[in-house]
Amino acid sequence: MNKRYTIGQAAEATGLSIHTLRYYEKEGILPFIKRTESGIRIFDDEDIQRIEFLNCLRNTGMPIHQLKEYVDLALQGDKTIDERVRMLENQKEKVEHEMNVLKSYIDMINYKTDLYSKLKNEMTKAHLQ
Amino acid sequence: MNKRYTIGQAAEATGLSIHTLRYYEKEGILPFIKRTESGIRIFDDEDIQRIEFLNCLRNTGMPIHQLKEYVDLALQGDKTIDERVRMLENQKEKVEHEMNVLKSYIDMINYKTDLYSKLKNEMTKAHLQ
DNA sequence: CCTTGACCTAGAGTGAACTCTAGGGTGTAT
DNA sequence: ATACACCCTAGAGTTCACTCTAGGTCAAGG
Repeated sequence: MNKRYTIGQAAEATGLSIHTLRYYEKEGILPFIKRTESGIRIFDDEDIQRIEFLNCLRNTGMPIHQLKEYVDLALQGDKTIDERVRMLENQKEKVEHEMNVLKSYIDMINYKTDLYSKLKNEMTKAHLQ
Repeated sequence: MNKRYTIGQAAEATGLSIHTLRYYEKEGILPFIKRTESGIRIFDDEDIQRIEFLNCLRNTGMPIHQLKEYVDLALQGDKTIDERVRMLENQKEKVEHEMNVLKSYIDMINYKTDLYSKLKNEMTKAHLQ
């Protein structure tokens, strides 16, 4: 039961817009999409999964041209697995680094809100005197 | 010893470009910058710190218009502290949420690299047989 | 004085990633 | 057979956040 989807249903399933799916295909990062004889795109469950993974990479900040690089490697078959793994590990490191940076920003924001609440406290005291 | 800085030195100190500093001022998020009589910008240590904090917010994904909103509140004085704290708490939640999402993406990438290494393993076995 | 490097403004240009439009085809239900 | 929702393409438009350019001003050293 490998379901078929139109582009509208694929958009629904992946959370991307129809426009974005067509754009991604045009950019070459969805080379696996089939068509009917009349030219209408057909997606199956595997396609949806692949799009979801690409979207995951995209959401970690990987730019389109690099997604294309990854997909192009995949199209060349198993001999490129090492290189694909390298890309993924590299992206993972970037995300981990980004998370550490975000953590430090949270600390800065906390520091600031602490300052504010102390300031409020002072103001209240001053008011009561 | 509250040092003075030209825009070039301020750029150096904050890691932003001269262009970006001027752009931020034009957008109204650096209303505290003074000028010499002849119109040249002067930054002091406090300015540098404020810019660094704004840049921290910016790097967490807060858009320019919202930074402006925050700065506009600050210009109105202490009576807006609650609202500013609300903005900061809100941004903090967004960052925390983003970190969780990134964490889940790391899990997805790990899952994929595991698949790849299993696949490699199978291939090696097959080759040895 | 004059050169030189850093500063100024207004406004144009850039790059990334969509997002939309116009004009036209498809397919299914009445 | 016609209405209607959904599909297609090519290409234009949008948004965001810078980034740069042209044409000029300023200030310190020689």
